[in-house]
Amino acid sequence: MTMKYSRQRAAILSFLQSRRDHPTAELVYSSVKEEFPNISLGTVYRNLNQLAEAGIIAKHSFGILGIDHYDYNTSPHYHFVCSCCNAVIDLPMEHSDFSSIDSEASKNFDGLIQGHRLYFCGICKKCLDQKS
Amino acid sequence: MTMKYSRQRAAILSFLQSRRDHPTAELVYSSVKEEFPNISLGTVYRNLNQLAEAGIIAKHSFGILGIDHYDYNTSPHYHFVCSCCNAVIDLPMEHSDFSSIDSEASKNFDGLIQGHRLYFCGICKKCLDQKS
DNA sequence: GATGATATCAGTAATGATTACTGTTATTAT
DNA sequence: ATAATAACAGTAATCATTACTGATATCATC
Repeated sequence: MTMKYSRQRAAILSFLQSRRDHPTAELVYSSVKEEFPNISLGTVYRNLNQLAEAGIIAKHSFGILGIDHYDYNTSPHYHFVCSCCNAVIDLPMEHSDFSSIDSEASKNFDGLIQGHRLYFCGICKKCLDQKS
Repeated sequence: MTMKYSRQRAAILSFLQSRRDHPTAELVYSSVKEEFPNISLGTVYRNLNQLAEAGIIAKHSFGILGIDHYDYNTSPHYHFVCSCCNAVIDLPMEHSDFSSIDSEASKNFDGLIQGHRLYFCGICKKCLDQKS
């Protein structure tokens, strides 16, 4: 199915592009709602999934959070999830550092390992500062 | 709150103990139902969470699967998720192989990294064999 | 520019996993 | 035996997400 332009989708993408955090559908919704007061939450979900399917954005599902997060940055990179405020933060890191993980895991496994999901947990700087 | 014995919880734990895969609450339910025909799904969830909270079992939430899986084996180990049949399989591996991951990630991050979640994706042996 | 095909929309209902509530039953300490 | 209360079965509610429906917007063709 060819993708037809829509102002709503453009606004959703533009919002995502403007953020360096990883908004949830709900957050995208409440922001785009300012420009399109009667946009539907379903429209947001549909477009986010469509954009993710097309490889324009990335959809991240972290097990510890029950909610999906969306990312304009599709280049492979790792994330950190704060167990205090639930923020999802980019973790700058040489990707090659972990490139050996898959082959390492393959050693003791007789299926086909195609990749891995990895993210880090802890307390972000913001929350650390607030505690002191 | 002190834990009071219950036959239902014992059956749930015993079932989990007998399995080397990582059953979902639904699977635990349908199995324990044979011994307790009118056990409630809510009872299964409540007990699984209770046991996990007490550290007797482990609860795993994989992002790509929307469903929680429960594991009698609480010792730290990694998992493989088959993208074909969704099976969750143990991945035997020297844990120490990846012990450096957290400190590696800390190098470029100014929050406190307490741990990580890592699992592997691909196609299990069973599904590979069926394809040929 | 008008026309027609259809992707997209807003609104709403449905889904699926999980949790919370309620009055009854089972366990356990005294 | 009794009394306190954890746990139960059953059911309703929650939460994120997806599916459905008739109306609207986009876009290629005339």
